[in-house]
Amino acid sequence: CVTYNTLIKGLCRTGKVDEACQLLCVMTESKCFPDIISFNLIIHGFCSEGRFDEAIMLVKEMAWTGRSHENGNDPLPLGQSNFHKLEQAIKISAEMSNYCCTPNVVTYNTLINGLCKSGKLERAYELIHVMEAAGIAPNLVSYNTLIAGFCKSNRFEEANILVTEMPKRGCSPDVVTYSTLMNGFCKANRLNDALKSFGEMLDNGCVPDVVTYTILVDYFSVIGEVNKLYELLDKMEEVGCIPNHVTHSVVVDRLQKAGRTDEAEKLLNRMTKMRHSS
RNA sequence: CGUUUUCUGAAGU
Repeated sequence: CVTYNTLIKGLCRTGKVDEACQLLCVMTESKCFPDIISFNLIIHGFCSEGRFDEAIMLVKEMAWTGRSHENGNDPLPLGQSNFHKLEQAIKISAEMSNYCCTPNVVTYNTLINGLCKSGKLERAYELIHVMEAAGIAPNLVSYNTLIAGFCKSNRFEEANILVTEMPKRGCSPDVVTYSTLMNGFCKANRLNDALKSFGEMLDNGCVPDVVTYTILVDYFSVIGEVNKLYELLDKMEEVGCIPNHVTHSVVVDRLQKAGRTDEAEKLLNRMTKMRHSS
């Protein structure tokens, strides 16, 4: 089954979701039944091709099949989607693998992420309520995904509302949450707000990581504050945070665009020293 | 350049 799922992942990643769907049927035929991971991969595939209606339809069918199996209801009537074969695969795997193909939190998070990435924030947000109604509690990833979506659209008010609401739902903001906000603010040229988020991150006991620092490195590279860059690198060294290939790439790209390749070179030397002394 | 079967944050693409 792992082998099949690896194949499905490969097909989805290369834009061959339809072939991946066929593989589900092959699986059922060979008595190796698709599991929740198989379906989540397919949903991810649909989303990355922008085929949200099909992704959502698939989730609905999964949910329905799971429920109908528990309650003895009739299956969803056929003929209202292109999924006849898929439906068969779903039903069989629902019967054979202990309902493990009913949508789980990852399923919904995958959908939310797909919708956010294409700017359909309202639909993504609705899914929070949909999943709750289905008895599945949104988790940290659900909230972080939505917050990233709102930040990308410069809708910081709504992002902040989520940040204050999520603890009430049992999800404390983590380093990803705060880094997401910081990135949004930095890209919108709002350094003060970014630093405020940074402070909140520390206050709440989160430890900044290489992504967090790279976001700041990016900002100061764009505005060409080389002194600040050295300060940041000092700080990173102090806390044992090693710049990675993205940090390097950011510095080179930004300073090169500003025509300061000499500075970029010096900074790169500084960063490679950090890698070697660790 | 992908050792890890599915979801979230940084550059490029």
